[in-house]
Amino acid sequence: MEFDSTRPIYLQIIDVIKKQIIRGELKPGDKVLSQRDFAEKIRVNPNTVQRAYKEMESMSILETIRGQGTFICNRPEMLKEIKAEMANEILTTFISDMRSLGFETDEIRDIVNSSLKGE
Amino acid sequence: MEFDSTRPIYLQIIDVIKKQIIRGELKPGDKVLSQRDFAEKIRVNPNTVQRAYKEMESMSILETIRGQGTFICNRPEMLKEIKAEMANEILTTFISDMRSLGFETDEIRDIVNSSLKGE
Amino acid sequence: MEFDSTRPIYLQIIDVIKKQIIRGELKPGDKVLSQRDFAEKIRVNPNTVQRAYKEMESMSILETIRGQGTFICNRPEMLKEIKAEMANEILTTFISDMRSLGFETDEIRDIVNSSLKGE
Amino acid sequence: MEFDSTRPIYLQIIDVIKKQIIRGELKPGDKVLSQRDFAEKIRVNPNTVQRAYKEMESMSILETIRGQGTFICNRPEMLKEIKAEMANEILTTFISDMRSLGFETDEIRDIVNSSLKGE
DNA sequence: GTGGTCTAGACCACA
DNA sequence: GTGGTCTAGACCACA
Repeated sequence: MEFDSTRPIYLQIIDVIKKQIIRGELKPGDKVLSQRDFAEKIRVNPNTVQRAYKEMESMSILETIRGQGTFICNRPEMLKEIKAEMANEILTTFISDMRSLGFETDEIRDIVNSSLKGE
Repeated sequence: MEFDSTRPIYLQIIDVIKKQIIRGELKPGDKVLSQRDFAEKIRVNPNTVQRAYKEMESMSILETIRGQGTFICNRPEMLKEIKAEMANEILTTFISDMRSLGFETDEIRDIVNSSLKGE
Repeated sequence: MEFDSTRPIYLQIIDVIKKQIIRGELKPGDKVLSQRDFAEKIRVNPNTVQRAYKEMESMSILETIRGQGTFICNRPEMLKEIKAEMANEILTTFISDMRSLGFETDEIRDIVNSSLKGE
Repeated sequence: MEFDSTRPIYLQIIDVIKKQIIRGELKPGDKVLSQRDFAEKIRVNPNTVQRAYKEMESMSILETIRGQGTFICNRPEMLKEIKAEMANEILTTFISDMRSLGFETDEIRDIVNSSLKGE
């Protein structure tokens, strides 16, 4: 796996897993790779994977059973929450990028609306 | 300078210069650093800078006068063009990111509009 | 500082700081030692201190300002919350210790009440 | 076996044996491990075991018969005594911990009573 | 100087 | 085999 050097790896790992959940490649209850195996697969230190897993535990996306492994939480609202969260991040980035080019709120709205009209 | 390892550096250099033009840090007619000096400053290979400069020449953003150096073009519409171009890139990224999360055109529009409403 | 080898050091660091807050030795707004300085003082690795600090950030006990340091949060309810938390831990330990000796709920209550009567 | 580095090991050994008696894992009249064997099993110096055994002899919990070994005393009140002793230790620790948090006698009583009410 | 991220790797607890 | 804790130490970002 290739990482963007401008963002912490553990945050990128979180995004990867979130996306897999959204796409249904990982389902509630599924076991994820062990810290060691995942670390080996993506060529990072196990501590970095652990950090990502811990962070996701605190978001109630993953849950860990000691000695057994780490699993996708089984909460019905989870998928919706993750989508909303990620959408919000993407939106925030978009708006701040546009503003940094000097666009005002109305202009941003118009650009988006006219761009989506034809589709 | 820090580069995102997932995109070619010359494209990132182009973006940096475009942004400086938009922000007025570089004005039409200004001389830019020589390829050699710029390369040294941002610690990249001079060939990489050359590629970025060439690309921008073909976009009529830079022009090189032999024996004198490289300058920001003095075209009245340039700034507007650059803004539109960059806005388009940002918008395209935004829409494709949202679609990859499973959002439909209507949903994207609604999310943007409601997010910009309060501001 | 001396640590009890049966509990993770970072948890013991958390307890130490909580107690200092309860005793008023650390007041809301106070700067705590830097990760490095504290680590050196108590002879542990800076990462271990960082872990304790992070954990306390997530409890809203500490807050970190990058490049400046780490500070005790300035929340009016904080002291009360910490006391309640620690009291609860102590109480839980007490009750489970008593139960492991074979005491029933009523017996525990009686023992406590009669012990506190004379004081 | 794991020891808490903040308390003398011989006291911790005493606690372990007392608990085994309370739980019925060791019965009056049972032979306990020889000092040498016990020391080897829990990886401590034989002198440490000796000190624990001596202490328990003086409490009439163990008795040593020369040439035969060391045995759990066969006194009917022993189990009760041990439970009372240990309960007292636990209680004392609890009350002093609560006081060090700033709780008054009445508060401690209330906290315990209300905590045990629901159970 | 301060915190943030990451690696390499040791050793432990739980099952 | 799995996660949990910890050390030693590198290098970076922010101020």
